[in-house]
Amino acid sequence: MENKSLKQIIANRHEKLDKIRQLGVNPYPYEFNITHSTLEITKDCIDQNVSVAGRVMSLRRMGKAAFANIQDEKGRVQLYIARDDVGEDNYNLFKLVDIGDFIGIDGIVFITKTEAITVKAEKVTILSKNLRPIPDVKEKDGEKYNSVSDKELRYRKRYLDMIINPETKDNYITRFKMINSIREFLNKNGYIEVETPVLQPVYGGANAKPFKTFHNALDQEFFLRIATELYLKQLIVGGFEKVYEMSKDFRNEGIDRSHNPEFTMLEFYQAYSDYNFMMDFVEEMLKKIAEDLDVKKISWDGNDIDLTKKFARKTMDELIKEHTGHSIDLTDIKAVFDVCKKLDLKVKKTDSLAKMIDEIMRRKVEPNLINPTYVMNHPVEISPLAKVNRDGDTDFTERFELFIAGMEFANGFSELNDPIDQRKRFEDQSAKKNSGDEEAFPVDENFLEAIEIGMPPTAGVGIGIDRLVMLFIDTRWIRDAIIFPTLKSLK
RNA sequence: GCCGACGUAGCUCAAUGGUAGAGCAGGGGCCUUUUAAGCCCUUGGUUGUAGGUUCGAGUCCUUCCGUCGGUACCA
Repeated sequence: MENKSLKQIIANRHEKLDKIRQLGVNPYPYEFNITHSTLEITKDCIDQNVSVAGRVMSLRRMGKAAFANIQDEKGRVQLYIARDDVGEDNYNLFKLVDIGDFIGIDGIVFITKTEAITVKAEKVTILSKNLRPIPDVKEKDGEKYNSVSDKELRYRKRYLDMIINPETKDNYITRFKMINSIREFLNKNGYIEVETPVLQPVYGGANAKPFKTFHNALDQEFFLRIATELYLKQLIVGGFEKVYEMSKDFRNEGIDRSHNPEFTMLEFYQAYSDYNFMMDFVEEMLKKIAEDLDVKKISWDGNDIDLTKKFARKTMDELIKEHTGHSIDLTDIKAVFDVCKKLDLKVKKTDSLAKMIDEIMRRKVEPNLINPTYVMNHPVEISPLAKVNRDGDTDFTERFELFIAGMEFANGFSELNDPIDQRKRFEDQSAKKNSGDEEAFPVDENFLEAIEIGMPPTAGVGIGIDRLVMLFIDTRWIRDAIIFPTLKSLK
């Protein structure tokens, strides 16, 4: 795997490591006292004594003196190391420094002939010896040369990506701030954060293929959760009135630019409220996030999105009429089928009504929902945990999905709390599963028993956190939002 | 899953089917205000893998591995 060229470089670094030790210096010392980060070295610091540390990213040696640039978490600063300033012994030690090493510098800030703010070293300390080369990226006028273009390397070795492309870190800082903002919002509103099992004996709460695993001592199969819904609702049964969980969920499905097998989901449930309340609440939450991140308009994938305006709320039949021009009775399967055909959609006569409606929504409506839009009132068949409409239309549910820039960001509903109806819905799911629908979920008797004990009227929402990050960092790739995305192992 | 593209030195890239190259990094020199530092010299390759076609394969064909893009699934 490692060929001669790389071996040669590594062997050379090991030799230098030995030489450092022979000089009586520990190449991996325990601490270094820093007075300034690289970005804190400014004109105001001129003539001041400072101590800075970071990874050596470039070296320009000129015999008895050298310039170097070190990089820390926030940025870079230039160093000037001259033999006559640091002394012969320290300069000999500095000769053993490579690009990639961590070093610490005690020195004085000055400005070079070319007006670059620079730390003139009085002492160089090796903080960690690099034994494996990092790609050497040159930069001029903000343009990078020899930058790593191999995406595989960037994903497999994210640390290299972060070293070479420090702006990569910004995505994860935004992610951190966003999650903080969400927690703040929910906590402020009286929510309790809980943790429910990742290992579940029966999976449910979403339609997805699960990962299976096995507990040896219990001699029992478990599933990695595909959702937290059924546990969180049990907590509402138990007496909590506002709960949330920020969870890693796992779905054993295809990987593409907006799907990763493990992903982060926020689910929250509030007793005594319905989906209308939750639409307001989610809207308020997103506006707060945008405010906390200081974002007013989002330019995402070429679309300008205005988060400050009121989110649109439209039922499926309204949206279908608006985007296809066809006004149809969504309970009339023949009418829906005919419209599908007129729209050139791939549907079969044997498909279910829900599938046909979904096909229209997915192909003709959702891609056009650029500014935030709540899609409401989904067919009951594809909403097994949602209450049917209160106006008596039992084919459709009090459910909403939030679309922004053609992508789904949230899914919520007035939670079904009628135990008898809920059992029937589970049985429908189970029947589908038995007839080959791999994404249908099985009957969860424990959950049904809890619902029989009684759950108050409740509304709940799930929000895909990774996708929300994608929105705020302006990327179409979930791999930019997940720091270590799932990749196939090399054999 | 399907379709397509790609895989050459540590990194970025060359090479009509005809001797595998360059820049940077690495090594040896010179060089005390450079910044893609510069100048001289220099090491480094089973061209992802295994086969095949051919006098001759980085290049053409097939297998496998991996990545990317699209598509399907993921309401």
